[in-house]
Amino acid sequence: MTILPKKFYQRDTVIVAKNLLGKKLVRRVGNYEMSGIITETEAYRHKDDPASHAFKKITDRNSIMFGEVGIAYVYFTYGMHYCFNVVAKNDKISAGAVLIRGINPEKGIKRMQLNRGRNNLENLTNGPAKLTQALEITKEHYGIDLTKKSQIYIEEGIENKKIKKSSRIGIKEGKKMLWNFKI
DNA sequence: CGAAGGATCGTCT
DNA sequence: GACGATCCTTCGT
Repeated sequence: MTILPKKFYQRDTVIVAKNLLGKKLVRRVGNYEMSGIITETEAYRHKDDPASHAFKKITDRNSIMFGEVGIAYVYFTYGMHYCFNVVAKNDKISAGAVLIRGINPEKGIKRMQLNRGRNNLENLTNGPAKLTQALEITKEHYGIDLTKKSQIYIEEGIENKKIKKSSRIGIKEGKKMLWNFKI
């Protein structure tokens, strides 16, 4: 399997969000490997996107969205959850990231069930905070390079089927933009 | 089934 | 000092 190169992420954030569907997210803990097919994503951009963390200005937390593409942006929310994003943008904007909202578990399901404390396959990784919990992704992974074969990376997956677009979840502004994508 | 509320803390104002 | 790119349980119909 080929790992997606930097070039993949050097495009319009919305395009990258769409193209990440069907790709395979791999998480290695020591020798143990967990993986799944990405089924839902959301694009967050910059000045044109009031729902984005990067909309107002650069801060300690969001600064990574202004940097190199293909890097993980992990943030903590609601006092108990982590969300996993990939920095992606073209030259026209200076910040952008794609939120990974759901995957279809393939390898390492047993460990994911253990991490989540439930066995129901449906509810294992079908939400942004659920998949970080299942894959043991935390703040420690803030800033790691997803184009290198390390703890977390993304590689080629399956053919894209039909993509459904809709409004992004849980935001107040920018609802008109249909930047939520799923298979 | 759906609606409501609790958990819980880093980040920005 | 307020609140969130959420999830899960509980309660009511």
